[in-house]
Amino acid sequence: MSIISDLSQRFGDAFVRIGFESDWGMVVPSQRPELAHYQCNGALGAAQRSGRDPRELAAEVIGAIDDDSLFASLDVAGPGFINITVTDPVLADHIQSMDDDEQLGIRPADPSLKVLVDYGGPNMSKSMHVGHLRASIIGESLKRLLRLVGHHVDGDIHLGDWGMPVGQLIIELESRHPELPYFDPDYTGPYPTESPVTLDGLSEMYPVAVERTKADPNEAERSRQATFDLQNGRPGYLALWQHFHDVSVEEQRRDFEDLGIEFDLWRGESTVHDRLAPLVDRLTNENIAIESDGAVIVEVADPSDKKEMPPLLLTRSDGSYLYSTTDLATLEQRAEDGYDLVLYVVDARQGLHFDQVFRAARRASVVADDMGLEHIAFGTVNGPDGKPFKTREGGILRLADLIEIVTDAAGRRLDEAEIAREYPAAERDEIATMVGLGALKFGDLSNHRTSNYLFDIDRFTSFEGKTGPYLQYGSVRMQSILRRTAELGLEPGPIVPPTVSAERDLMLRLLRLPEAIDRAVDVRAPNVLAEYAYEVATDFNRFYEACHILSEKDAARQASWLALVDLALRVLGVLLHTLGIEAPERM
RNA sequence: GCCCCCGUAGCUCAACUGGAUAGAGCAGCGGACUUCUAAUCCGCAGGUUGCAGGUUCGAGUCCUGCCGGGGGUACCA
Repeated sequence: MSIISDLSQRFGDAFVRIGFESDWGMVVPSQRPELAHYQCNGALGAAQRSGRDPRELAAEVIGAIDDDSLFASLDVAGPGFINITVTDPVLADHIQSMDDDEQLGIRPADPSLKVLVDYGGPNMSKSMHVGHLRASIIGESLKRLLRLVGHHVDGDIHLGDWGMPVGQLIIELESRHPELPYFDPDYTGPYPTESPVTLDGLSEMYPVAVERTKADPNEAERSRQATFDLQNGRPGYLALWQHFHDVSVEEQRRDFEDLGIEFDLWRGESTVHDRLAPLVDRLTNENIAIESDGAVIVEVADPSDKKEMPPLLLTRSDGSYLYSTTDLATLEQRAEDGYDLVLYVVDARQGLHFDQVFRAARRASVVADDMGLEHIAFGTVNGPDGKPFKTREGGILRLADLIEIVTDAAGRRLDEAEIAREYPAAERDEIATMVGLGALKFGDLSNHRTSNYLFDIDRFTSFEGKTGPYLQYGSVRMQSILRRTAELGLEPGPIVPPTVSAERDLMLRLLRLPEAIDRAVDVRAPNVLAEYAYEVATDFNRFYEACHILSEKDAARQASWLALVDLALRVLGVLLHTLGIEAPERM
């Protein structure tokens, strides 16, 4: 049991002994570390509820604690806080148990759920850019976090590959190469096996196509028609779709691989295309879906709604499907696949859409009542002008280019570091990649996911202060000590009570791991882990400066310190892995 | 118009769901490498948490109203 839950239980028991509910006993880390290790604020609330004097009540709680040998001090402070300082041996005991535990005291989820994380979601035919970074990095981290606590989790990329953009691309290609067989309705022969266009070609075509449909209603109509024809199985369009799909996925696989992001499922909107018509038919037959202005909709408004709640659109008036349709059908599949919980890691701007889809899914019994559906919204990545990030030339920064920029910067930093001069070239490249990506990922994950943040290339290419490389450097230092001491035949030993404040602070920090994980899971926010990982690294660096292990004369203390370093490395390792950041052996 | 999110140090961001004296990093100034990697550490300075009310023993956090920014608002995703 973690020290905080142990203390909470003891204080809860004390509250019960004097006639209050145990919930008041909740203990949290002290907000004033110079005064105490932990604090319990329950006396304030309990006093208010019962009309008692809070300080008096706090004193009574302290009196009701059954084993005060654990504490170096228990004081009432301020309006009625209980300040808790545990003894150094107690601290050492807890660190020892944590060290002995394979799981580092991390509490397994109960019950363990079958979870699907839907993230990434690049549209077909677009190179990935910085906008895709957030969804990918946050989603990957949440997937790993939920796995860490024992859920069964699948990551699904959910490609955007069945909507209007495909129709727009088809029309754009037709206007450029009308002679291609894909556009000839009478063509019956086999279609070419080679794609008529590369991904770069598609990437160039897409914005042009969007512009044209915006400017000209006739073009928009053509695109809609093409979308409809594709969705209704026109052979030439299907063949084209396959080409677009293949060239897109090929590059996207590479991009995600470079980022260290792995999907268990490479599904997309198109995966459920066979479900669309039956689903719409069923809902129509059940009068859940109705016709309105030629379109088929599901009303999802509720009388208690404060805001206006537009209906969910299942088909356009021409009968073609939208992403609301594929999302609903995808949910149907996910329900059949037995998922208990689905997390959608998608831009906050789609909040209304998910609200509608979730409501429609409940109304139509597409999902069971107890199946969890959550939109894990995240904010926009903005440029200095407060608008979604663009390069100086006004273009989109391709993800591959961004990775190259940060990796090169890390390589240059490596050149400056004396120690790294002798590293083999291959290792230097590997380190540069880890460091560059570490900076990129930490820079993103340390922001709360819902806030819009300013994309600053300088921030991702400077590796000092609160950055990914700071964490990696901490890990490198830990590994280095363990390596050096192992060469000298020194080994980690039992934890002895701390004597220096830097050592004690590190212990206190490490003991917070279970609560940091719990909270990150509760609020589904990796920045909680990022913040905690930074604090672990900081406390370690202070310990490192204050406690010189190699020159320590007391062998028991030295062995204890080594165990502490080893534990810190395990903790940091779990955190880095959960954040999706790799740490090199040296840097 | 209506709805949602945001406004915290010069800049970029946190703040453990209402707790004590609002914290980090960067930038600035001053220190620390003959000792385990200085991508580090220590110190100084920096604040009316957009404004005005309200609830509370206690508000950056909750409620109301303003101001400012962003987003959404059925046939885009």
